[in-house]
Amino acid sequence: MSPSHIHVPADCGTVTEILSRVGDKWSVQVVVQLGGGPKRFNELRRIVSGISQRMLTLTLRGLERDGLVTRTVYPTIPPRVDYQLTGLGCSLLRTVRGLGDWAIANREEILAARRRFDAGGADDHGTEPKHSDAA
Amino acid sequence: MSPSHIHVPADCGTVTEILSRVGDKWSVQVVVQLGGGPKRFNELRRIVSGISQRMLTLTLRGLERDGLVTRTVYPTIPPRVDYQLTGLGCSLLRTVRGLGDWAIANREEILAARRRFDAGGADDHGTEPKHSDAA
DNA sequence: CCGTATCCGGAGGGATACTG
DNA sequence: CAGTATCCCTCCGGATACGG
Repeated sequence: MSPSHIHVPADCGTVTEILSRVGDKWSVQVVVQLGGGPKRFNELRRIVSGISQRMLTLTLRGLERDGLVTRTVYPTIPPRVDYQLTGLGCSLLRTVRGLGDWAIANREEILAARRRFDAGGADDHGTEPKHSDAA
Repeated sequence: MSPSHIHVPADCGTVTEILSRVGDKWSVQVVVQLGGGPKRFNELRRIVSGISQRMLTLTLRGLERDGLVTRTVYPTIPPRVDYQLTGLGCSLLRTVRGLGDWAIANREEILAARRRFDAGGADDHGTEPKHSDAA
């Protein structure tokens, strides 16, 4: 047998689906920003900023749908809409922070590995110019 | 539950990039499977299975590049190649498990929220059939 | 058995213009 | 200010075929 009796979830479908919510380009960033307190639409737009209006809307709708954020409309003029993390959203934020911490803690190592690989580390499998030389 | 002094990473670039490694459709599944011990190419292919040969190759290359797995070639006939988690890979696996646990623990709540939303929860913002009378 | 190269459809996501 | 609709283009990722 192998290392341990790790049972390998098997409930992959669900996990994968949740992961794709987290994995998409914007959801996490929005959630993180919302972790700093409720925000208005254009406020988020400015902070996250690489994001387009369209994508912010879609992202927020998705998060709202999954019960991760709430959307509060103040029918004033001009209209004002606040987005805020739910309890569920906060707990996701905490979990995601774990991943973020890992990323920060290991980014140097990863970048180094990447550089190593992009150089010549691939010569195990003939991907590199087989001009071994040195002679 | 106001997070108060959370500093909001700002180093978003790195985090986002790592997240996209984790967020893509196959990386995590492969890492998880590799958590059960070293595996051969076609062995992975069978276990992960929704995956195509192309995607498995690309996924493994990516993981190898980031120093998360090692690739060991036995120049026998027929050729044999083993993939195995590195220390870095193992630590990622642990972190990802956290996310997986979260997903499993909260999937019911998420699915419920989703159903609620898909029903009529969206009437806050006129997305639903606006046949109602004066507001 | 392991991997690469090519073809190709479809989802993701940006830019822009318009509405309430 | 907040949101929707359209266009359009890129890249993901599956199927297939071929090479070591």
